[in-house]
Amino acid sequence: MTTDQLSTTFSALADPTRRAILSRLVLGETSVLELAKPFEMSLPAVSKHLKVLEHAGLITRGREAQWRPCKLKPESLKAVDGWLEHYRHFWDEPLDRLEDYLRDIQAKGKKEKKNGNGKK
Amino acid sequence: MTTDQLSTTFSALADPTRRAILSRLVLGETSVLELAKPFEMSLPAVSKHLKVLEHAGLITRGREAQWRPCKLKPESLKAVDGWLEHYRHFWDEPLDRLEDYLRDIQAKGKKEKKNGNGKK
DNA sequence: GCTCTATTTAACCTATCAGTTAAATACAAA
DNA sequence: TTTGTATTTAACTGATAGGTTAAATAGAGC
Repeated sequence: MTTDQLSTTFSALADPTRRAILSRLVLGETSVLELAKPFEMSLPAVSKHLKVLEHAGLITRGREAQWRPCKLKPESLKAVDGWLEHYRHFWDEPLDRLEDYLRDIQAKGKKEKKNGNGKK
Repeated sequence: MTTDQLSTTFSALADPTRRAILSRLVLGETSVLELAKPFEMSLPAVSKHLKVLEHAGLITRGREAQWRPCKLKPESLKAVDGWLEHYRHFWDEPLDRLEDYLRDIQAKGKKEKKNGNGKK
């Protein structure tokens, strides 16, 4: 049942409350109480969301007296960005270049089997 | 309970089977049976995954005799890319420029309240 | 009309998720 | 040591997700 990192990240991002928390954290580190303010839900609910975000590597938590300030941690988002890379061609580039790209990855597939010369 | 589009998309992407299906579709349109081959799960399970992807706007489905070929649809992924945009600063740019950015969005927040001059 | 292939629907099961309230913990301050 | 503030843990609940098998649907080709 070891879920992969990317799944954990996407799953954490799938909740609007959690995304709202992240967007608040863009402005900087802050406390749980502060983060909870905009929401109608109970504090334990927010606390759980933070645990999910932390587990997904999207935030880190400090410790200052009785506060546990939360801070954005970009690594996981960067991984999402990296994953997206494989798909950007579909909206970024004109169609002919997309075709080039497809030819490219097919060629690569064949090369892998041969385990041939490695340019770069 | 109207879940927002972005949540639906992230939630669809949170499953490794579904991401694998998407990555297969980069190579082009194909049938359900073909898509199901690499997986150990039953056909109905794959069919459900496809429904989730379709509902999230990540694929579209055609109709050719008894086949319902699936095809990548980039719009939703593009939306994810757009969402990520707000966070790219955190890994893209040197720290001093990040500070500029933060100063920027805070300034914008104040302007919004004033409803001031609209450059652009 | 049968029969084969492709795909979906139905009914079900189990685990996990997002929320709740009440109680526990951690530290500060008086 | 009591009190107050910040946060988490525990125990519970209802809804949804992801899988299963068996049956239904859709169209092609005889």
